[in-house]
Amino acid sequence: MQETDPFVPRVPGIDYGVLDTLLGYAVRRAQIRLYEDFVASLSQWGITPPRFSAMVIVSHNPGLKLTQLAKVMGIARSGAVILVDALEELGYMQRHPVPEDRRAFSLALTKKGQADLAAITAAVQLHDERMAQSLAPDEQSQLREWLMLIGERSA
Amino acid sequence: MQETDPFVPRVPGIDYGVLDTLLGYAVRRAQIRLYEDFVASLSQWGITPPRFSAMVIVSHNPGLKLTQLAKVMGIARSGAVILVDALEELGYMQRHPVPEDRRAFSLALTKKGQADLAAITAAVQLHDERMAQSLAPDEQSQLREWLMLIGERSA
DNA sequence: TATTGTTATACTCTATAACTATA
DNA sequence: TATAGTTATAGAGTATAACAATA
Repeated sequence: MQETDPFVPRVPGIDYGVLDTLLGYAVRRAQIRLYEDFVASLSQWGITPPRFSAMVIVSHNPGLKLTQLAKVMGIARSGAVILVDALEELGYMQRHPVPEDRRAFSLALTKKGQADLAAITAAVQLHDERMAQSLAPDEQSQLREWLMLIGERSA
Repeated sequence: MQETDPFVPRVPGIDYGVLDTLLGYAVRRAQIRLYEDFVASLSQWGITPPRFSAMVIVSHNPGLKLTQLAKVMGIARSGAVILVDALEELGYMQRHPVPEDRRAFSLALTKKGQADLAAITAAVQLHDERMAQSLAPDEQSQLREWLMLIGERSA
């Protein structure tokens, strides 16, 4: 028997109380679905959302160093080490010495990383469009815009 | 030195590439901010989002059993055990024997759990409103509605 | 046989703190 | 002193699998 069935967002007969009125709960539920579908859609490449973000950011910002990647992604340096380790093991990313600073490494995608990122990005876009397809295109933009506002709010 | 500064959603000079066009990335960023602020706002009670959800669901659905809670929350039974253990340790929840089924326990909030849930809910609502306050009330409802649609999409 | 709760174990993602080598 | 990367360790939160008690 499969222990964990797909998430049922509303179980009949259950009263969700205040949860139904909270923005945070709606975002959390959407995120669970999006994460599930992302991982399933990308399983053949071993790519998770943070790994995808790291690949895209490194590919668009050549020479980025590990500490900068951590800052951009909002994670600790130790987390960035683990993330880069995983992407190196997958053959997608490499550390290169920086001549001007022998403590530092600049990050870059490998050839394989560059090639696969194209296919991976296409798969991510397909997944993302599939998840958003119950909304009209202008609604999708509005939704993204509002979410950015929330995400950028300072505390 | 504090290792992890608050998340900076857009670091100047960084190209985020395709990430800026993805609904999934916008949801993820909003979720990070919401989670950070939730935990900070609720720290005095030791309450995290899943713990809050469990308390609300149990309080509105008296007699709920552990397996049902797991189903409603979309987690494995083993996860529900850990969640209920934590809420029992905090003095908020209790397992009660079910006479008709000696394998099962029905879950209920303690007196302290019921009392604190009122204050906790008020704090959660304050937090939620603070996070949403850059949007007009009708925009907030529209946002919640669209997110529910995403969250309820089957794969 | 099937289900309920539990335990054992492991994986991902995150954190803090201390270390090393450089700057 | 301060910074870049690393390692060690820990804690949520999740999973799967196997178990005992009960249905």
